[in-house]
Amino acid sequence: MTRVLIADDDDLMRAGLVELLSGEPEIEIVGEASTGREAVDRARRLRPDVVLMDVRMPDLDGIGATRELTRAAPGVRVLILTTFEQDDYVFGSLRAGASGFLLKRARPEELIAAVRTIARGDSLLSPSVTRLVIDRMTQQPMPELADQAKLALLTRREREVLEQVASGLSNREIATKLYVEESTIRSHVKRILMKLELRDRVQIVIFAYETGMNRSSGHEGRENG
Amino acid sequence: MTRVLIADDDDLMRAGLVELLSGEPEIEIVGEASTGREAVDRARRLRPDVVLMDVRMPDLDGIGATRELTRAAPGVRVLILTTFEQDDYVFGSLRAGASGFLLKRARPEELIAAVRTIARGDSLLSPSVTRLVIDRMTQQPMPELADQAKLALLTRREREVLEQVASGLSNREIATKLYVEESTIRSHVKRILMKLELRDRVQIVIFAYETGMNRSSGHEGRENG
DNA sequence: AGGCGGATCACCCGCGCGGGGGACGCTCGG
DNA sequence: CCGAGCGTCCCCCGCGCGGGTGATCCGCCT
Repeated sequence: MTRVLIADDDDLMRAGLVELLSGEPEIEIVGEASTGREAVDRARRLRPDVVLMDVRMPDLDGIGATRELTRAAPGVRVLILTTFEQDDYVFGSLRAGASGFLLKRARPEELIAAVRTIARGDSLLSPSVTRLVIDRMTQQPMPELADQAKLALLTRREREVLEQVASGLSNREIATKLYVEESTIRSHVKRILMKLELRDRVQIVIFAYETGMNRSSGHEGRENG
Repeated sequence: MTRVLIADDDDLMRAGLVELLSGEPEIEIVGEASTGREAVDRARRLRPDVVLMDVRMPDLDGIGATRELTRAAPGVRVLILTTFEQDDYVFGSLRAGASGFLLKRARPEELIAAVRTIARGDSLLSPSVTRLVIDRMTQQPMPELADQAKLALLTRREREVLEQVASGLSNREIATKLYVEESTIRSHVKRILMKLELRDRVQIVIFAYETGMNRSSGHEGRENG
């Protein structure tokens, strides 16, 4: 049995949602709220599985309510249900702890499926919203274009050495790891510094992180004594 | 009319998908591929609206194929269709330019709806995958807890010096910047190395990035003659 | 009063590192 | 065939860095 709380300041909308969901056998409407403050209070007492939350509400908006709710009553999952796919709403909601973001223009069966999905512990976004989220996530700070270009100047071997330097290894350690002499690594490092116009291996590490080639790759390299 | 290309190395799976989708009136299967390389080539020539792409394929995997495809044939949208919700797959796919990520355990009508969604220009993720993406986006990679703890061992001044080291400056440069003697900075650096159990300033830089304190802050420090 | 941690400075020592060369063999493409 | 680029290796030199140790001053807590 999935226990649902409905929070929307529009009486008609609320009635519609109740109508729609109470038709489902394993869904039970345990309460309603017409402001964000009410939603928080009732959710805290009623402990529903899912809260259907409108964004625009008097007193406290849906995002603020979601923020308070996820802190005060963990385990209660929030599905934001709104008319607009404003960026601020979407990311604000998700950051506030919402499990889903659905547009009101969704078809009835989609809404019902959404409630089930949320109750199950999964997350859900309207397709057009999914697009926003993916874009946002994908386009994290692009490495300096100039840096990318410089990277292309390096040979394959030099890039390999660069990675090792960036992981914190000394020339000797890199030599051992790559089965060559230390003097060879020194040569490579020199050429890397030349080509990238850097001063020392410290700046190589920074370069590696800024260009993204060192971001949560299989790091390690620290933590060996 | 939505033109679809199917790329999967499993003949049975491919046949099943063709069977399923060709039943839809506004969907047309324009081609098939059994390797990533094939998928890229055919997509380039056939210019389908949507490519159903398996992740595990010989020759070139689905992610690599997606990467090439989105560069070579923009406008062609890729829906990754796979059995596993491996993190690497999901984020790799999306970063490679995929518009959607659906698990093969999805129901037939979900798959059909997915193709329509992608063709429309929206994006789509399986619910369990949506959860991963939202989590990732909301709380960017948490720094190692142990590292956070160690950071607390440092005094205010030491943290200040740590930042400067992490920005690539030499001891002398930091001394100048902070209006103290180089020997003072050396002392601070020594204590930092001790407390954080690191070997040299290179590892300090790595530490700074891994704990997040150096992430696209007002860095600089490289790029001075 | 004493003690303690933080911040500042000092010295010595040894080593790793980066700058400056040069050398050899290999594999390309012209 | 020969040069260019690459990868491998060698030398010397000077300096920055990190380890070890100790000193001074200040503020804060007891």
